[in-house]
Amino acid sequence: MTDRATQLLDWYDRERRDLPWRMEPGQNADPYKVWMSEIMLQQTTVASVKSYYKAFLEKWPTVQDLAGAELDEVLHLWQGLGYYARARNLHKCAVEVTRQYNGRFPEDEKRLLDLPGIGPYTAAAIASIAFGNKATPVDGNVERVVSRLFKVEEKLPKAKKKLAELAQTLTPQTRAGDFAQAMMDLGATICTPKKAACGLCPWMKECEARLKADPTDYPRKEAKKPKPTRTGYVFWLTRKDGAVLMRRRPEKGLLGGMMEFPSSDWQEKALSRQEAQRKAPAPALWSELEGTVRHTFTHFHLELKVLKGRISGNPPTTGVWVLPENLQDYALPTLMKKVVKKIFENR
DNA sequence: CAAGCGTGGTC
DNA sequence: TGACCAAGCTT
Repeated sequence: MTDRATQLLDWYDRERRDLPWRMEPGQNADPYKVWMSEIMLQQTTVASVKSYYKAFLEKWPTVQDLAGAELDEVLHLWQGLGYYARARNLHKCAVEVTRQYNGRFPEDEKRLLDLPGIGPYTAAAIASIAFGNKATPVDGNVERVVSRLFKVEEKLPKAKKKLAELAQTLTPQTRAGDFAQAMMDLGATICTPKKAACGLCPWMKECEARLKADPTDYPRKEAKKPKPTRTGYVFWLTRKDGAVLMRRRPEKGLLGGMMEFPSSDWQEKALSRQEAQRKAPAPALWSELEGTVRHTFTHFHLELKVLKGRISGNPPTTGVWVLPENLQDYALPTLMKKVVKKIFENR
């Protein structure tokens, strides 16, 4: 075992955080729980994940339970966590593990990689954390820690391969799972993007970036493209009994499979209200609510104006009529919750 | 392989 | 207050 790995594992044994999906030392990890937490933690903070993790484990304690659920139930419980393709793949993966592997996750990275929603990081995380195999999951934390430890000048994302190779050289033959979690804990609590707590770092004395530069200047990154702003109109259409019209978004793409209120296209070139109303789900006397619903996605900003109307004539054939008090029964993305909030503010 | 894909917290 | 960032995957 390298000196560095020993230093980090010693630190981890002292400072290890107690997380819901983390087993006590010496206990066997449950691959289902490791998998569930790793999927949820993709691009998502520990603080956000905790309550979702508990809710999912309580509702579906085993992978077979999850495989038996309806996709809509899964999307519903996932609402607000974002990146909804994860929820769709989570369900698909549970079905595959149940059918192809008799409910037991495969142990090796290669077969884990074949499962939906499991990429190089997650395959290595499950292999090491759940099964104790020597594997090196490389996430944003590991990239940051390694880029500082070795003061890597090459910029991300180009540097990914080099950083992964350096991380592998650090991984010890035994306790690879603990080592992986230690690396991520270090990145999450000490070797943070801004204001790193170097004084508390087990690698303080050998960190090249600390010795020769400012660690927070690493990893180097390519400049990001600016986010455009798209705009559109969203329609809050009610009928006599107060029910509002909703529809399900297509399976693929943005907010796939989630429920929404009908809207015009969202585009960078602003639509006039006149043009937008032609895209309404039904003819109605529309009144525009004051203000704007703002939301930022990964690659664009969105500003929606809300048009409120009451059905006159024949109702649209597509869509679902939902009483506002029953909105909680449906999988609403945060954007659509903001629309609901705007409506209730204006009543 | 670059782009698409959410959301909430932080500074 | 707006940009940055978080235990990435898919196409």
